[in-house]
Amino acid sequence: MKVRKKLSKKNNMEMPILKAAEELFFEKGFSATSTIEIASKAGCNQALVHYYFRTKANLFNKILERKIDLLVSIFHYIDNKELSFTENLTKIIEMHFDAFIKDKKNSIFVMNEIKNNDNILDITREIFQNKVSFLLEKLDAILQEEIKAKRIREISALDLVSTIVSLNIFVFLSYPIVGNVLNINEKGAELIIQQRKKEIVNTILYSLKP
Amino acid sequence: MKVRKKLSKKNNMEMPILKAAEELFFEKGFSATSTIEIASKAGCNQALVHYYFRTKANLFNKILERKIDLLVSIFHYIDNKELSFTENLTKIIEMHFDAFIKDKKNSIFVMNEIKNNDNILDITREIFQNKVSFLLEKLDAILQEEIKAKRIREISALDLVSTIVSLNIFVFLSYPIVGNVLNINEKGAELIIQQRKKEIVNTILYSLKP
DNA sequence: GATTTGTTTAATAATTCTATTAATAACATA
DNA sequence: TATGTTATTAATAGAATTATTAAACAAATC
Repeated sequence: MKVRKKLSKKNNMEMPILKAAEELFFEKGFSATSTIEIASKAGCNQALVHYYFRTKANLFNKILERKIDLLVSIFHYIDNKELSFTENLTKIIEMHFDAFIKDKKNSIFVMNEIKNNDNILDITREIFQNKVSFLLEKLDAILQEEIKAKRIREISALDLVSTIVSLNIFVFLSYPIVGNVLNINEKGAELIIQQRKKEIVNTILYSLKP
Repeated sequence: MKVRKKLSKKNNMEMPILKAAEELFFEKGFSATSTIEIASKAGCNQALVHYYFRTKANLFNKILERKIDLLVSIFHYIDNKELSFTENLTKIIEMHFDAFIKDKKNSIFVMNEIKNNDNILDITREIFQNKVSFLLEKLDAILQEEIKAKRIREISALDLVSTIVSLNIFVFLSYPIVGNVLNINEKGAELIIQQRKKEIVNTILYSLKP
């Protein structure tokens, strides 16, 4: 006989579905993931996915929104007054890098479906207008100070953020390839990733020297 | 009555199908693209796609192989003896950047389906073993010379290549977002891209200073 | 304990997708 | 021009996918 999980307003299948969907979307992308797979991974009936999120696209958007939000929020550590600019920057680069480690595939996920889903551009536009523009202004002010004091070369906040995101995201974009090509084990991969993290910090700090 | 295109061994639908598939895969990824769409874009019957390539995955692999090959080949300009290392490096960065401009979406395409398609890892492994390892050795030798002469800081070929690819690829990964968010026209986008190209060259050259 | 509300499942309609097959049209060549 | 080969299409089988509905079930509330 079937064992049915306890259910209540707070202990239902909504979160398991969200989590299963997140993992599957990360691994395979939006189109390649079916709602029946999501349900099966979450441990529920396929109809339930639609009960909670109505459509697959809806579910995807919910997940995407939270992910982008998380990545953006990291950059706000830039104005910790207790540390120097270089120290803050180093921390942000490393935190951002580590966020990608945490779920190695979300970089693919985020970039993957940009062209696919009409709603994504709306979501990102909203997030950028609400949060990124504010962040860039803050960072620009800090950079201007540093530039004036001749501690770094002339550079815009957008360029600096682009560089950080570029370097970090690519590590995990290329992760499946690199791991496969170099034919290394878990430990070896971990080592390479940590070395790359150091090199990315180096690259960025060096590139800012006046 | 229907006009039927001329057909011969050299003038058949194979290339149009390949081209249509390439564009659609770039735009929407593997799973989201159907063979009927490919056929419709190429201007032929859907069965013909299968006639030439048997399966959709086959078709995808053909395209992917050629793309990766193209991107890898650019790096071989590194040992042009008529120019300095810095000049060669600048050229490579710019050529690599421009290759992404040429079809703005292939970055998404290449990264997109890595986890999806079992054959991709085999393809990439082959390319890397055949071509990339050779290239990295060549570059490493050149870098060692430069390091010894104290013209650049200590850095590995893999790190340098990773940095170049990271910075360039991300411009086009984020292209749809940035274009949308900043709400700019074609000309404005072109300007931003060219500025970013300069900044990427700057970033890399600065980051190599001893 | 009866009733209402919220959660889950089974069944299935409707659509779409890949791949196959059989038939036809165009071309090459003997 | 007859004949074989290559290219192309129409039709469709078979599988998978999204979404909907009706009913069963559990928990909360009265």
